[in-house]
Amino acid sequence: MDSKIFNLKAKLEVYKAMTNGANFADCPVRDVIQGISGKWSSLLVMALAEKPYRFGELRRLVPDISQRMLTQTLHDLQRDGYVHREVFPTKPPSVEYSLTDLGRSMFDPLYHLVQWAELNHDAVRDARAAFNATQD
Amino acid sequence: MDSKIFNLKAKLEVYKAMTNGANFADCPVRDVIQGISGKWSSLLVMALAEKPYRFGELRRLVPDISQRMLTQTLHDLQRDGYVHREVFPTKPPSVEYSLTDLGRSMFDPLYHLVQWAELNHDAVRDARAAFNATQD
DNA sequence: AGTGCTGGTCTCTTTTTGAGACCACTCAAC
DNA sequence: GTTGAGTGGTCTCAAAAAGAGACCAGCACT
Repeated sequence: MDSKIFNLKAKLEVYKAMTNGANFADCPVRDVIQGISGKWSSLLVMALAEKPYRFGELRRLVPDISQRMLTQTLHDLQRDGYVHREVFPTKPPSVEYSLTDLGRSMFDPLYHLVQWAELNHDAVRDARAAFNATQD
Repeated sequence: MDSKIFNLKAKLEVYKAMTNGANFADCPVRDVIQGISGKWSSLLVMALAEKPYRFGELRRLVPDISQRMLTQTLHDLQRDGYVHREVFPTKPPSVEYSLTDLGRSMFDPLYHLVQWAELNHDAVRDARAAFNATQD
């Protein structure tokens, strides 16, 4: 099967799903995308894809997240079924966060996007520099 | 080549790129990801992937975006090199927005994520319902 | 002269985020 | 026994971002 034709067909399907027939409102895809497009969500999913982490470990791993946002983002990821939260009754109780099957299945496309970002951050940096130059 | 092994290898590469050697700070990948993970960015890129649109068309296409955020998001997308802005000197001057090559190349991984969202929004909805049930 | 369409900007309010203090608990060192 | 650090958070307040809506110049049509 020709990949280009496949892509065009698939694009149309997804586009229809997004537009929900002529408008973008009330679209479940938007709902899901917005849930994972938060400032810290993708970062935490990427981290937890490597291995489960405890709360404090994540805080040290992502030093510029506030404790408040770490709590809240993990809570949201748990609510949407991406992350599993397990409390271990150790002497100081420890809490471990890990990806669920759903979270792992999302890691795959997310990883493609991250890979793209890795390949293209130079182009983006150049575009920004060029754009800023025109603004002077 | 075994796809699983390839994925694991690639994961490690990207993980190293993201962690920048043991910490997530000062990471260009984060910079790029955050630029496209805004509330409206992915939506506009998806729309413009179909065909170029004018400002007013985008506003009608995405009815719940404020004019202010539409202006600003398009401006940011243009600054980062994803979107081209062209002014046509018609009687009321019209402005057309279209994807650049960089924007089109980003559409591909973004599209995978949207496709995943389309396939899994039921699971997310169920997870939310189940989670909310435990909170009662 | 009034109305509408173009692509915006400006101001104000509400929401989201960030910074940092605080908390109860436990363990280990002093 | 008392201090200090580590556990996973919550609470409060300030700053930043986003949403709502008025406003604007220019032109066309009526």
